[in-house]
Amino acid sequence: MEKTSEKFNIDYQKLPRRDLLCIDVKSFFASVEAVRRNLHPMDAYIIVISDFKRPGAVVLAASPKVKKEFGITTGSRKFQIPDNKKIILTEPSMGVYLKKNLEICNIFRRYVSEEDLWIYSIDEAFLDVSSTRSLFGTPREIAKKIQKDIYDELGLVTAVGIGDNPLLAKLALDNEAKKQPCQTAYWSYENVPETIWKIPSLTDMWGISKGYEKKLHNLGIGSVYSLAHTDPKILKRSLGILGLQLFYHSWGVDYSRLSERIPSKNKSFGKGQILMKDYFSKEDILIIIAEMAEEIAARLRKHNYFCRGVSLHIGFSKDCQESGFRKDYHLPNPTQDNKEIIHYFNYLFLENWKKQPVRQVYLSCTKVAPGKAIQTNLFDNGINEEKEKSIDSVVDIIRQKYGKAAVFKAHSLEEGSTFLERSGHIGGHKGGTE
DNA sequence: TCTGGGGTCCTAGGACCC
DNA sequence: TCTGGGGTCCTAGGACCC
Repeated sequence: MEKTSEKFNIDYQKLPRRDLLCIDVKSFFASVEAVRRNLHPMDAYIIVISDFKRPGAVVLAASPKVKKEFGITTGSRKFQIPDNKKIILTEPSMGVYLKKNLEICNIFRRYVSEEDLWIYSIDEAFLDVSSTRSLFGTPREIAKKIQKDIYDELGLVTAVGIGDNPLLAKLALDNEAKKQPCQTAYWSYENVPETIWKIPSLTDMWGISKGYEKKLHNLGIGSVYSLAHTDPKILKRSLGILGLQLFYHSWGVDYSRLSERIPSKNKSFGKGQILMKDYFSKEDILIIIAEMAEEIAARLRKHNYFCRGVSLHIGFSKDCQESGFRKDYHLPNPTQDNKEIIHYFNYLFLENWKKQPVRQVYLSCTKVAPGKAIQTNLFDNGINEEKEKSIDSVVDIIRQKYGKAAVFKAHSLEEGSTFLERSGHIGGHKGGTE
């Protein structure tokens, strides 16, 4: 087996070698719904759909049986779901899923310390078990124990990818573990030619989707094997450092270490929605923007964060030739204030909107960071500002306690408003009840 | 039958400063 | 009089992930 490429020497002996687990819950949302109904997640026919009312609603999760027998997967549309009595269709209960996620993470914490745990998403996590090996056994044994704990205590089935680094663990999970009866797989540096290089399609590789697949095709690269045997200089020249990274990934190289994770430098809090109909009136759109801006501002205050930028993304109706616009604005001072944040979003909208019909609205508060320094406006006596702040925080407290619909501004009762409909949402999806 | 929602990261190009 | 390189910050656009 070759261990090096001609141009870039890859010496696996010199690379960090750790024991990584990448764990995901099989069809997480659908499985939680199965357990709630006293069904086995692997036997149930459940589809979690974002919204009953919209034909274009997306499938957020589908039980393995539904995937296999009906070909419905995450991302399918509601109108594609066959009319079959076996299938249970449900809207999401994000609150319940978040609670389950917490319980699962607490099981992980029995096996690793906080710095060796990386919660990647609501249903996926990385664990570096290198240092707990002596306590709990080999990575495979630890994987088995965790799978058993989660199944015994929560009734959920998990798949585990094991690897010498996070990338290998993730690739093992996605490309092999999920298909194995035992729901585990181990990918090491040594078996790269039989594992990574045998990945059937470029888009099965983490980090490659339609865009890069096309760019790689243009370079005459059609497989992961071929990617690994391309001169990295060519990749660097045409795809930048991401091209170089793809090359390294195709050899299973990943230097990242969980305990040395660096927090993202450019954190953002955003909110977006696709509207039920096209919006034409300035006033209606401004109401939508104000409602969403307030929700983001409330999140900032809840975490005691301030933002230093705002970004507004408007998507136009499909009847419109233009697709939309995105405009960013760097704020003179960090803020978490409702009025101020709404003001900047309004400004961006009014400056750039030329009466096109609007279908999508996405707002993001960018350059978010914790902060205590409150910049007082020189021309303000400070009293009004304090008053505004106290009203904002009272509203926040009431909403946290009684739900977002408990308090809302009068404009939310106007026809174009979507606030009440979305008030029960958590993480953009329906919150559900227990 | 039309559009989930919430994030992160990279790059090119322009402005500005030294 | 002509020509300059480096650094930083910002926006817009594009790509990816779950």
